[in-house]
Amino acid sequence: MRIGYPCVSRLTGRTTNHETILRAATPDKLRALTRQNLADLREILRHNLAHGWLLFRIGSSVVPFASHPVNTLDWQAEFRHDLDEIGAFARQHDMRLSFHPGQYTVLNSPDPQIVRRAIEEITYSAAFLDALGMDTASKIVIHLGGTYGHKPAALARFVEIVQTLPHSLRRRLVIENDERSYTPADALWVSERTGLPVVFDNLHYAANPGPGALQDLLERVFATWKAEDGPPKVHFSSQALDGRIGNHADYADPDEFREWLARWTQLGNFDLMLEAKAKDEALLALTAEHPIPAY
DNA sequence: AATGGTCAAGTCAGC
DNA sequence: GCTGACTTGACCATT
Repeated sequence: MRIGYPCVSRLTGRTTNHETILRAATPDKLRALTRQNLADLREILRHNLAHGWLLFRIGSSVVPFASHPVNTLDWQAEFRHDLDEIGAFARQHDMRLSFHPGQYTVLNSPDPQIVRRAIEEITYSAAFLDALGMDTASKIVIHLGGTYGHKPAALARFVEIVQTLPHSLRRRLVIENDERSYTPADALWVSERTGLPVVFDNLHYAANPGPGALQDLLERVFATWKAEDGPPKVHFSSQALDGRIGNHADYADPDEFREWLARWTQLGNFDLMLEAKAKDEALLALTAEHPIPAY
């Protein structure tokens, strides 16, 4: 079992999300930010290795505005040396990397321009993982998008669009249940028709469980991961007690963690992304106080 | 240096 | 139809 956290290391003060705003985005600024992000990514991976954390989500801004016309850099060529080095390091230590584009990346929108921009964002994310030389266990996690008042049609549209994507993108994509629209059962429905693996998120499940018995859903979710996809991935987080439903707590609740860990471990090997606001501080607290058997 | 406002993009609820 | 929430940090402008 590999374990990790997203984008920002609080312990080292490093982040892969240095960015700028559009009107300040010059080639020089974009170049400098990319350089900084890659330097931080390199150091974060070293720091992670020292802790035995082999899973990491790269921030979508690692190359700021990469999928926007304002960014005209040939970043793959310009940073080839850094990308090679980071990729070699990650592969040498059997790390698994990922991207998780945000709420604006919507593949099933009825608006073709929105779909086009979503595909561009996914294309860039895949190109970055390709540039690192990562195999297809390194994934791009997306949600299923909007419902537009009619979920069946919106889900069908998602399937249709995925089927038009080139293999180079499809092989990287995985889908995740969300906290208000699409349940694990919906994601499984899409998976059956597209072959995309499903990431199970416990907090989203709590907010939006949908139909199906948990045990059966988990078995079916884990079965969506084929050999070339790597072990199943899950997202774990606890509810922020002072926040709205679905907000991530600063730290993981250890009892809840043990409960889910037992459930998942029963089903076989898997990798776990801890989505806590305290990032690697939360991971350190969790693993220090509650040693994980298979970890 | 500190502080408060702003930020590519989409969807949805509430008015 | 329009506005703000969502979530989040990091940057940017102003002081």
